[in-house]
Amino acid sequence: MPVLRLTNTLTRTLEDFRPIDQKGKVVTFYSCGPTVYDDAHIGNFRSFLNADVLRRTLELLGYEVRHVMNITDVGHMTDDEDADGGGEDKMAVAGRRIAEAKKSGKLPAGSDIDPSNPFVIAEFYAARFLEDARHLGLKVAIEEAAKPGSMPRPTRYVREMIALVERLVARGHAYVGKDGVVYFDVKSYEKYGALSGNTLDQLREGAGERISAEHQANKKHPADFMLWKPDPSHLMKWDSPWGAGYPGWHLECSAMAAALLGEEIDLHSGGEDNIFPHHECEIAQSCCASGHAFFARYWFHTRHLMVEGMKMSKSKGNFFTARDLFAEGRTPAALRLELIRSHYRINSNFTKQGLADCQTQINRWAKSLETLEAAARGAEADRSKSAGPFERGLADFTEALCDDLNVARAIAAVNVAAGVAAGSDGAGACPVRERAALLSMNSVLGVLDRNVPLASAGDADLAAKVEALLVRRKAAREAKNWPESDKIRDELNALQVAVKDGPTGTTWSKIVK
RNA sequence: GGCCGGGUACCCAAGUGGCCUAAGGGAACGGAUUGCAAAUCCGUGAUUCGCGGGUUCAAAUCCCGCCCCGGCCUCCA
Repeated sequence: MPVLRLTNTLTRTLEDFRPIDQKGKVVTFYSCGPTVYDDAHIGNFRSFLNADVLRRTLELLGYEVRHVMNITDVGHMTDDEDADGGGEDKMAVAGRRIAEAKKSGKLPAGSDIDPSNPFVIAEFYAARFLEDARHLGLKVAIEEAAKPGSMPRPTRYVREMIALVERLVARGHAYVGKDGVVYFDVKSYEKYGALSGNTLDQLREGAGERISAEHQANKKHPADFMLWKPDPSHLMKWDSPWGAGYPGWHLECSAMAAALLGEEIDLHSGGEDNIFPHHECEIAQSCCASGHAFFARYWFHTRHLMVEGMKMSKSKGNFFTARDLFAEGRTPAALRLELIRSHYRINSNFTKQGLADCQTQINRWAKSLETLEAAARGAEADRSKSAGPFERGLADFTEALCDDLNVARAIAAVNVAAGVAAGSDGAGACPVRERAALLSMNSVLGVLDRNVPLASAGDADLAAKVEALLVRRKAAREAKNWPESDKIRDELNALQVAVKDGPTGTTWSKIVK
């Protein structure tokens, strides 16, 4: 089995991946998932899908991956001026947005949700997230249907979080500030800053300027972060030894990872913005509570996604959710490939053009698979034949992924194999083995099984209209009435429908711009 | 200001000292196919790697300087 080499944020070096498991079989993997106060956008999904590619690569290599991804249903704060726990709760903001949508009739049919109940809002967006994630082939979300524990909600782990805070207080790593808030004492953990490269001195002078002076006065050190905030007026609150309130936002991952995977895990992933403070704080909490030297052995961070060469933002009009693109008729496969095809440690540039490129590519692979399926039907694997293009390509494919998840090179291996297979050199290989090799490649890329646009409202109407026009066009063509046939084709094009005349008849598809 | 990642053809994107006169895909162009198209298939495509120096027998790859883009420095994937 080839060894996977990964860049570990913790050491900033390329390392051989070796799991903690003595037998070298089981891998424990925790991924930071979405906060469900709105629909996830494609930047969120790049991070989640890269984690998925890592998980699938581990599985290709024969590991058994225990993967957990949280769905954060605690709102936390929105106010930049008071990021230590003040400001308005994001769930409250989402509630207002939903109330607006309700009033203006923009809420999807059949959804009748109470905008004043944060738990209901969170479940509403969580369900939408799971739907998008499953379309995109996020394995942990697909698995969640049978194993609900794999995508835990922090609101169901408040007891564990409180226990963690109690342990930190007991061990002298946390204290109650003058304001009654429980803070983590960063000076009590000498390795604080190891992940992000920050030092406590630099943080003291930090240019973030988001923390008010009076707030700082309650803490021993400016970098001390909140573990529990008593606040009986808060939208989401729970009883605790420090009064009714809510947990600090770093706490949930430490508590749930320990509860579901163990106090020391192999892998932890997230977007690059999570490195500091989120993951830095998780490490401090987890290690101080457990006494272990490590929380996660390897830290995997995906860089941010740009859109059409710019930072994605709502005001620039280049902000997309997965649902936006599905509604345009884009296939989940194309979106998935566009989001995973460039290296996870560089900013990738999402473009509509790129999405179309990916679609073309996937269609060619689908054709290869179709050809192999036809040839393999009813056949047995023939060991006497030498390896065909896909079997040979699988070695390159795997090696590319082992090289710090070089997906671009892995994709090239599929293309090269598909090209050889289509030519005369591909003849003579065993189709059963070839098909198996291509499916192994797809077990990581995850595109061939989701290469169809999602059905949308109005599809049935359109289909009926198109079929009627095609019947007329067929008659015109049989009569060699080319002007009439072309006129009907123009009408179809006007309906955003492309016509394909093949040897076995005419097919059509929606045009995606 | 501190720390970190990046700039390769029209676009996306591999390559980190000789196998690079730079992988793979898309667009474009030429051909096959087609009533004409679309789709598909075949072919063509950077003597050059942000800019300027340097090291070396040899540099896209190493060193120095500069320009540009992006991230973090208590919302964020």
